[in-house]
Amino acid sequence: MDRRQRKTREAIFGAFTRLLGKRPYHQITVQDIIDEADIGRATFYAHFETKDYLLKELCDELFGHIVDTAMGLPHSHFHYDCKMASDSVFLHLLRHLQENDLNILSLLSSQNNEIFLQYFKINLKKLIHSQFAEQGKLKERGLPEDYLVNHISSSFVETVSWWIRRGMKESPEELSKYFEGVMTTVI
Amino acid sequence: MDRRQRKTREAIFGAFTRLLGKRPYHQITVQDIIDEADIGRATFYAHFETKDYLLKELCDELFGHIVDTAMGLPHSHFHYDCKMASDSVFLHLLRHLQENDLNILSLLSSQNNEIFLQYFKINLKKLIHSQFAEQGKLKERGLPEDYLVNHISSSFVETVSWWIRRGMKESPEELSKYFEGVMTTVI
DNA sequence: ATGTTAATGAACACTTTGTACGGTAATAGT
DNA sequence: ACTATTACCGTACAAAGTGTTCATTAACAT
Repeated sequence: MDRRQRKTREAIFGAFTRLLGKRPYHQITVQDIIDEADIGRATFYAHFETKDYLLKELCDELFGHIVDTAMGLPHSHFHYDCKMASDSVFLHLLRHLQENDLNILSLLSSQNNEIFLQYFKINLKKLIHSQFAEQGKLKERGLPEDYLVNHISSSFVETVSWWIRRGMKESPEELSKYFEGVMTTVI
Repeated sequence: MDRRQRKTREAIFGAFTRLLGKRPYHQITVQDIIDEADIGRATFYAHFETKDYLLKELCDELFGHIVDTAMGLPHSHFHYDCKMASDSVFLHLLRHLQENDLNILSLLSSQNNEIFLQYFKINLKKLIHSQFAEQGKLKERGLPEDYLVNHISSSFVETVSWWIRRGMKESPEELSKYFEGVMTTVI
């Protein structure tokens, strides 16, 4: 890929991310991004059709990555003593967020968290499905499988959102316990 | 209140609601609303400062009402045989949605559901808090109270969202069972 | 060295926004 | 019924943003 293209693309992503930290998405104009990235008007439109596509591509990069790192993990199992056999996917994700993905964390803590939590959830569903669906566990209660996958995914995302909203006081381990606390009957 | 004011206010709400059914919120312009409501430009701004305030006032009316009808209900109790003592608040809300609030349902099924689910959740939290907080139940597991209130509220809203997304095939009673199925350890 | 591709900057018509104004008609209070 | 008030209308306005075009310049790959 052409170095020039790569550079402007990164300039746009950078400018966009910086602006997202300052004010809500819907009141960021293409003009703002152009000014902040210091590029020509036509250049922006050569890279992204609209502001929304820019957002989508940014999220695909960010969340695609974090979910991929968890995709290969051994599946979590629920034991009758209420402990996970090994560190759960969830704990893994939380640790990864806190240690590696400060970029994502800042977006999730911004005024635009709702947007990014949505993207997070979408990617999480795939992960949850691959982790739990094949185990018979999910069907035991006579509940539709995709209802449960949806419930687990959104509950986790909500947990992370709650955690960030309150200032991330808890350690990943503590927070993971909270989540298990409300999930044990399901998983 | 002046009849003229009331009429234009309703005209604006009506136009806005109709437009929300057609396309996403963020690509509805004030101009669109003015045209659809067939009112003067200045008139709109005499009533609402911005499009966002219009949205807020609409949601306050809609969700304030539905939550109020549930506010006075007797509190739900969880029994050891996994049944609610009486019809739960949740079942009540679902019935009310299906029977009386078709207006809300159409907004929740629109492309803009995320926005309205947010407002729904905010109002629901107050309700959940008043229903369950005073019972000692919520603190038993060593989990923060507002974490649980948040978890219950968002899970219910997610349940409704899932229900609508899939075409509302289940009856309020069935759906309520689903919800109880993932909630029983918490409530 | 050369042909290709990207970025530039300026210009374009167009839409939206929020505010202002005098004129007109419905309304509420007495 | 009369009057003062208030809301709406229509039009106009400057300001800002949008998406596209085009000729020019510079960086790139081979």
